[in-house]
Amino acid sequence: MPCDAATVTTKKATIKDVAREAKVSVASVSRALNGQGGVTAETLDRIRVAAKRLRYIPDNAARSLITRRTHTIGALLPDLYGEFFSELIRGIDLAARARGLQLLVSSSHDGVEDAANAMRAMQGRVDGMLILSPWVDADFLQANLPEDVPTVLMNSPLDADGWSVLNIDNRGGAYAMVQHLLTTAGHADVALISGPGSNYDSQQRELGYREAMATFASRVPLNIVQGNFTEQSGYEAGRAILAQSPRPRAVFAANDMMALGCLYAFKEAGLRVPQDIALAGFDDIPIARYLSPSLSTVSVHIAELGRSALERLAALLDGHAQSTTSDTLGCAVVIRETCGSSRDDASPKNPYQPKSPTDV
Amino acid sequence: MPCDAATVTTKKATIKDVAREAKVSVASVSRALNGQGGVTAETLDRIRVAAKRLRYIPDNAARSLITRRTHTIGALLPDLYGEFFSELIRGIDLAARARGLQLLVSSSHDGVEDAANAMRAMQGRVDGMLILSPWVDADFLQANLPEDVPTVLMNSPLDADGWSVLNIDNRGGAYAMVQHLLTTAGHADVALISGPGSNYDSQQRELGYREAMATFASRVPLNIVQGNFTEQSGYEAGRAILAQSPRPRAVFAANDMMALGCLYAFKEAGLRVPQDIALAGFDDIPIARYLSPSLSTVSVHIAELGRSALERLAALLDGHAQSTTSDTLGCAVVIRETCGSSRDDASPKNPYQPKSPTDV
DNA sequence: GGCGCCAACGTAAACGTTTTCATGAAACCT
DNA sequence: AGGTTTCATGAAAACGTTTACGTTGGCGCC
Repeated sequence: MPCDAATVTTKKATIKDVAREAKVSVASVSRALNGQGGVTAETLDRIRVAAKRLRYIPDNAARSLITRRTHTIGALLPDLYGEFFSELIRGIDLAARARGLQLLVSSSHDGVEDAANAMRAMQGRVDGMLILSPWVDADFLQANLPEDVPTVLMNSPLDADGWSVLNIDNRGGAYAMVQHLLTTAGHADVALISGPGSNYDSQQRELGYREAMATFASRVPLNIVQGNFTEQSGYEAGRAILAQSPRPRAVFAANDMMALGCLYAFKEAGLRVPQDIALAGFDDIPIARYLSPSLSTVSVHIAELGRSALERLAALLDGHAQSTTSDTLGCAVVIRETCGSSRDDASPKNPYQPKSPTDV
Repeated sequence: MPCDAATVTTKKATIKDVAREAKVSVASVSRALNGQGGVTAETLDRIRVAAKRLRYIPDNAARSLITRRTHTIGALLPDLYGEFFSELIRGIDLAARARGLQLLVSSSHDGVEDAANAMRAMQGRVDGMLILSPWVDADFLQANLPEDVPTVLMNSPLDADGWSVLNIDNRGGAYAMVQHLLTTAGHADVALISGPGSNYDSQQRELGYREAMATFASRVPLNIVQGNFTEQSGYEAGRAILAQSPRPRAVFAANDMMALGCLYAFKEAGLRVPQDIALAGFDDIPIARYLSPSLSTVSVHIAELGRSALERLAALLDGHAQSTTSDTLGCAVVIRETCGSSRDDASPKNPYQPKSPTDV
């Protein structure tokens, strides 16, 4: 019995090879390697060394054919950019690894048809799905979601139509920021630069603005300038606001990119921020803290969204949870310089809290 | 024969069900649905409607058990942050979709053991692998890479040890930038803020600096301050450089985050950039263009790296390519304000080129 | 009209696991 | 001692495909 590496056949070793090598049946090998007991310590040992010698690795296809489990979850994401995407994946991936699950990613498709195809392609490859997509609605899911694949939706308008959904508290975040501008920072009125009307996040943020205005500045008329989440549209909205008279005391942009454009418009006009006009955004993109003045904004814990979505899905897979609950993840108001709060510049600017421990 | 949706059984339909429904054998169903011919047009039709009626979707596990193909490729990535990660995945994903391949992602593991586990977990689940990881070296691959899984390495020091590798031209990019600082911008000497010595990118960038200095400023002594890619270390390096006398005319930071910290140090000291001292970075992170003054840097096309890595892998899978070639992707020098080129401020600042068409 | 050929189709064997069930031996209890 | 329980083990049936190989039948050709 030579024990050289040379004796290892070139073909992939199967469970039968291990069984022959260890002089037991395939059943025993399966039991031993899966640690289900029912096998003597010494035979277990013999099987272990045989498996190691042959470099045996179970075939996942065969295994999941009979088990009906793939230990893989699919993530269906839209065409996302930058920080948001990577943080989301990071949150999901970390949680998945902790549970021994693999992650099948399908991102960067735009269009309903594209999303539907991606979904079908995952059939039978995954035990469950995580979906974040602007194109999924009830009908879409009904039509394309395979019968019995547990699914949790992220940031979806579908509240409790029998789906498990996990939302970001866009409304609450916007509300809190506008409240801060009106009360703590003491600005008399706040204008909104809104996002595209078709966007769910945009709608919710506008709702938060309206509610906060109704509560804390009920006599002040609403002042909404339409944008579309791009920096360019923020710039234009900023100029439109400058043309207003009287000019609002503060501006809440529905996302940071628009706030950025707006800030340029203000600077260009020679206004001081926040002394002449205050500004706040939403998202807390990495750039926000590096602007001068640094941008007050609303921070959402994206990795946390991914993590808890996966936890929820895992719970569904284990049957520990009902598939119909709906939760919301909180946001945090981040006060920096542009919003002109009373505590402005109380502490010296400290830019040294790098977001990225590693690089490249 | 009722044709209602109600007749669709609750269990998942198999090929046998379709066969029974269409009154043919399973073999014919397989042939028909895979479009291999050997079936009449009318039977093909009958099978098609039967399959649609039963919502039949082939079981991937069973299919790949016999086919030995998963149509999935695995991506093994380190604990990456932000733009780099998302762009890389985007490039890979787009190319994969175009080829009908699925993407199994395993990111955010740090440590050799972790990476090895991730690799083993992909056994039999993927047809090939894309690997970008600081912890893989020849030994690691030898020990953990399954026998016959085609693999392409990204950004790896392993040049042509029989592996297919795709590199970023860190050296060339650094060389070009330092050359620009020395010649076009006309600075007499350039100091380097280097990255961690253990990092491959860091080493290559330093090499580029050394070569450019040797070529264009051979009489000037090298001036290298050690950093570790963090903003904090850049800040400290900046202060160290300020303490030098004579002070260098220009500084090349081995990545943008360090350039950022360095810029703060200069501003803090009351220096004007680039008039008093010039600065350049590497990576072209999104923040770079928004700084004031905006940061000159070296841009690498990350999505392109991902895309061509996958193309290469796909070629390997189809047997169209040899598995041992080694390629390098170019970088682009991006001239902005901080490097004090002669064309400085020639054109008005135009910040409206948003990177992200969509948001959230 | 018999012969062979080809296209359409069916039968059955793989693929590599897990799992149920049967079998025998050993240990335990009265 | 005899019966009963436990326990390690093996044989074999699944799981849902693809595919090599037969088996038809029809058709053209001599």
